[in-house]
Amino acid sequence: MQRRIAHLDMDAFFASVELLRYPQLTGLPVVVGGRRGTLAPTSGEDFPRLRDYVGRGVATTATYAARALGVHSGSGLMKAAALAPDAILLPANFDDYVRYSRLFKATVAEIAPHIEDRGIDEIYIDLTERPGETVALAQRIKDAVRAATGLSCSIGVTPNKLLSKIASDLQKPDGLTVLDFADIPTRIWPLPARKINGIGPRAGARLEALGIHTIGELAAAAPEMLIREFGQHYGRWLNDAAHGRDERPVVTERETKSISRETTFERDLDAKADREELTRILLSLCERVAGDLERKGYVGRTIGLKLRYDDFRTVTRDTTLEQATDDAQTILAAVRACLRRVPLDRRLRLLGVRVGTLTPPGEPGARGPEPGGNLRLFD
DNA sequence: TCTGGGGTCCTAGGACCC
DNA sequence: TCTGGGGTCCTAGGACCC
Repeated sequence: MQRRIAHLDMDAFFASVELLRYPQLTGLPVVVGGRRGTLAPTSGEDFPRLRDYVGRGVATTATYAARALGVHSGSGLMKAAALAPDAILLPANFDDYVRYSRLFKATVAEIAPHIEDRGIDEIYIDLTERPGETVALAQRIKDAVRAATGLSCSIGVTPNKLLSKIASDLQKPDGLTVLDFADIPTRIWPLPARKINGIGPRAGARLEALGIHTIGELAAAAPEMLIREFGQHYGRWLNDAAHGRDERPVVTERETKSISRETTFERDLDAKADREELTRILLSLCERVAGDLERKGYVGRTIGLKLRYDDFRTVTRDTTLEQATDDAQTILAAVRACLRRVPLDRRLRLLGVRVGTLTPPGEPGARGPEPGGNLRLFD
């Protein structure tokens, strides 16, 4: 039985939600991002511009007009301002995005409930068991999402997740792309290898260095060579991916593995001179992680510290406790122990606290979620 | 004008046990 | 006493994704 898997991706999600609030910005270059200090517009016409931004923030999302100027999600804002000084900069409103995320997922679930969550703005949908014509069904989903949220999305439908993820990106925004295995040579092989989900900056650069630029060139590469260069596991996967082979199922339920909080400072801090400030930050991170654990009903045994130096090198230390906890002071004590094992001879730009080896809510050792806490995907 | 914050998975070495 | 192999847990780092 041939599978039919859809990948649905909301178009420029955060920016599109902001445009619902400020429809007068439609069509303009708009960037969502920045950090504390990124000001919300004071009125309906006076919007902050990218050129006025100072700080370490990055773009979380950019409208298509902003992307046309070279600003993409992940772009440093100071750098982006050089490309698009007049672009409008809006602060992120995460609560809104979570609301719209729940809304579009619940809307899709009413039509096709076999859904895998892939973050705030993406899902896979298994349509294999769905009677009826695939294109009509996908169009119905797009229409329903627009009716419920006012937002557009792009959908790819193919025999597997790997191909659908690529397909949903082919006709953005507001696209609907249906492919079969027979379309791979014409539609997939001409694309850059980096379009494959799982080939990142690192592997992409190594492939370039080997003279492999497109997915087709990757498909034509000898599997033995890929295994030699990238190892047994990843080499074999590269070969399979380039030929569009992917048997991964759509996973509807998944257990959280870790919960963390981290923060990049406004300016780099010195372990000695800024000791008090660093202590305050560390305590606050522990309290926020503890709050997240409590709200979700988890307790965890592995406590981790993350630290980034001014030269961007990152180190981590962790320690595993006898007894799982969600207590801020217990977490702080463990993080302090980790801190003693790390050299503090450079200025710091980031601290992070992580709790792993979680005991799920409902199991012995874990408390139930707080009343009012949101555990479920759709509620 | 460098590079946010929340995650997952993989690798690899050492400890420890059978 | 020596050798070897397998399994699990712990820790550190890194690639990748949204």
